[in-house]
Amino acid sequence: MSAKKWLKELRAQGYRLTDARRAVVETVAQSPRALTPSEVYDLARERYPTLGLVTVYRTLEKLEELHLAQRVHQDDGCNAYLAHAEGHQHLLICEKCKKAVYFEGDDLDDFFTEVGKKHNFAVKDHWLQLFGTCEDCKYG
Amino acid sequence: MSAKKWLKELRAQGYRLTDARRAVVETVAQSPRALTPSEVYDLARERYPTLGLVTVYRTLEKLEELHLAQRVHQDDGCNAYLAHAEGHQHLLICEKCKKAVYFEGDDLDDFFTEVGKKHNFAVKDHWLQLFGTCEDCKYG
DNA sequence: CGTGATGTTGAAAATCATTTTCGATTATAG
DNA sequence: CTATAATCGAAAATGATTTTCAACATCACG
Ligand SMILES: [Mn+2]
Ligand SMILES: [Mn+2]
Ligand SMILES: [Zn+2]
Ligand SMILES: [Zn+2]
Repeated sequence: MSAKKWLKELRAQGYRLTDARRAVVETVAQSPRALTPSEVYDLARERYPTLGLVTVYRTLEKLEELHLAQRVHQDDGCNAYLAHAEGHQHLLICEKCKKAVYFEGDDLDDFFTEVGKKHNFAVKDHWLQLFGTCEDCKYG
Repeated sequence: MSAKKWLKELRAQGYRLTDARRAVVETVAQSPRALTPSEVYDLARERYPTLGLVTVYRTLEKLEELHLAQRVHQDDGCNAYLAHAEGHQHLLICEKCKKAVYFEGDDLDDFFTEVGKKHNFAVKDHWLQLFGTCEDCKYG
């Protein structure tokens, strides 16, 4: 339930708080999985029926700029947005229900640097994502 | 220079060998970096000027199905295609010139399984990509 | 080597996601 | 409360990708 924090941050950046924004922010902030603009639109309209799709795009763009949400890349698309993690974390995603969980504690930088050396690359960043099946989707 | 192998494989799957396909296949097979459909179009037209963009899309689709090429995900887009690696490998990509190199030898499955256990996930797959600067782009 | 059945082609039209434009509306500083 | 500038949603514009279709080219078979 970080919606309040997100709204406070938007306000702190000089943005106005409107019902349309609140609907989008609350929808994304409390979703257990990454949502596409169109999914956000459908869900947020349950809270605020006159919301326009354009405002969804505009709000997601701002949330991304402020690092409150991030875009998630998956085999079936790369335009779904998820609440951003604190600090350096990676994603574990259920292939069935798409539930996303962050994890930390990977200590692989030495390995990555070593791989870089072999190919004469200076490694600066990495992406790591795990895919599997969550508890709820274990069967069926 | 795996273009010949790719063409042989296309033929083996019952597809006909045309000049348009050859131009696309050769372009992607010998590129040191992932190419978007539009980039493939521009490059392949140097070999076969009447090539249509539609054929580029159709050929890339087939190369992906046959696992000869794969789509590469990057911050600036996820529709660039690269020659697929043999077996299980991961990518190391130069952020400046986009040169892509495969590496193997990561032995992280135990760690991934452990992460999964903590969150009650059965981990089945993972994505790992490294980003940095290649030798040629070290300065400037 | 023909040759015909069938796969393939590129242009144009259709579709789909995203962005831009714009006049009306609304949040908020003062 | 009021004035002003930000924000809104509808509609139009854009850009990427897919579909349609009639002409064409490949290649199995004779
Ligand atoms: Mn990490
Ligand atoms: Mn691996
Ligand atoms: Zn699940
Ligand atoms: Zn480089």
